[in-house]
Amino acid sequence: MSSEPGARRADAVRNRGLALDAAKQLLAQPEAQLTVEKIAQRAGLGAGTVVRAFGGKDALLDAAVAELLTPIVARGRELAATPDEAALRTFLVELSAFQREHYAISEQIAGLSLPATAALEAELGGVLRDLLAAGRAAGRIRTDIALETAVVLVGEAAHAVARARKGPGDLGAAFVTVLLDGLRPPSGASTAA
Amino acid sequence: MSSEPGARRADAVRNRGLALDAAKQLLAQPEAQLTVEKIAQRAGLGAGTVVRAFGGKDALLDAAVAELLTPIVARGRELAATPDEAALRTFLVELSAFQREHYAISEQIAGLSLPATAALEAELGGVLRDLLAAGRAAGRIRTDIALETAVVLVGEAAHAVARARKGPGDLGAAFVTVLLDGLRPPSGASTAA
DNA sequence: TGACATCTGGAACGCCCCTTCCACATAATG
DNA sequence: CATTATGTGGAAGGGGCGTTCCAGATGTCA
Repeated sequence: MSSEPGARRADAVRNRGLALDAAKQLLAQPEAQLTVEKIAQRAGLGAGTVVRAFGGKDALLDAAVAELLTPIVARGRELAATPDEAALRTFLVELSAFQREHYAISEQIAGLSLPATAALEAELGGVLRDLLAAGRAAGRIRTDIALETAVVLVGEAAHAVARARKGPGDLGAAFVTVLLDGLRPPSGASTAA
Repeated sequence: MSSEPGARRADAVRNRGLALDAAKQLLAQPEAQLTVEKIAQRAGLGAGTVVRAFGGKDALLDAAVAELLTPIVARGRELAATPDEAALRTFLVELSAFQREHYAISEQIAGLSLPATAALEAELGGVLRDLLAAGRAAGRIRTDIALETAVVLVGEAAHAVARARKGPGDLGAAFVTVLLDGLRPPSGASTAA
């Protein structure tokens, strides 16, 4: 196409995609250890190729996690756009399902600095904030807990569901139920129990 | 004392204690990396001595975590013995405070097989089960969520508080409040939000 | 098709960390 | 105090893993 010497070769682009897909697949398997070697093996590439395509393992993880996170964040934005009564519940159900599916993510990225992932997580926080704020405005969410606190609380709860993947199968549903009931405006003595 | 050749030397016993204390201290510092070298350094011992005293790093961690867990479990048993109205709340507050204090534990023991720790965690589950069962019997805890599910839910929630140690300071209190309100028997349409 | 920049595989390298080993030190005993 | 089993420090061993390197392969374009 372009004769300029800076152009990327087609196979390099393709291999980058293969590595990304392999990493995404492994992120859905909590047992698999996420080494460069394993990713390369699954992608049918050499280890050097995988690393070079991204400039390092961290950058590869960042790209893979970001791609996994993108649809959930988009879905959240969609729900937050028209925050009807069930929007928050729907999003929490889908978010905890996603977390459970891709549990390995949080284990693997712990302690790493992944810019794209961090940006999407911030955006996810924004979605939760919008949903909670809408619920507050409609009188469906208690206001005696700071909005920011509630955002973190809900986010961590979704994570907690994923963490206990060996737990009962209805844990996710129970968590959402308890969380939403607990987030409703208290009637009478709220913190008595 | 005893002339039998199997007796342990006094300095060996003392050094074992030093290593244990050092490990426990490091478990309270989330930033510190928990290597044998660091533990030995903090204990004023050689790396070999630390490992030999326990037979391996895992066994050392097991012993250290078990010692940290013991008081909380004991406290839980005490509260569960006379489960009055505030027992569950009190225990959750103390448990989440402990988790926050010793957050590094769950990161460090992930994927390891620690017998003593596992036994204490099981016992902690038993304490939560007792407290929740007492609450159910008294009509203070909803019964439309399986007891076992609720146990895991509460346990994971306590962990979630610890995980977000960068979060708002009132996160722990908010979590306990929301959790307990959400666990109360639903009045009217419970899962409507 | 020829010429060249780019890419690839996988070996080699360096780093980290747990474990083992051993010459030396120290507690225990009579 | 002499003797001996036990313990100690820290260097060496060994495995895992990310990264780098390079000779050979391959895509690209005239």
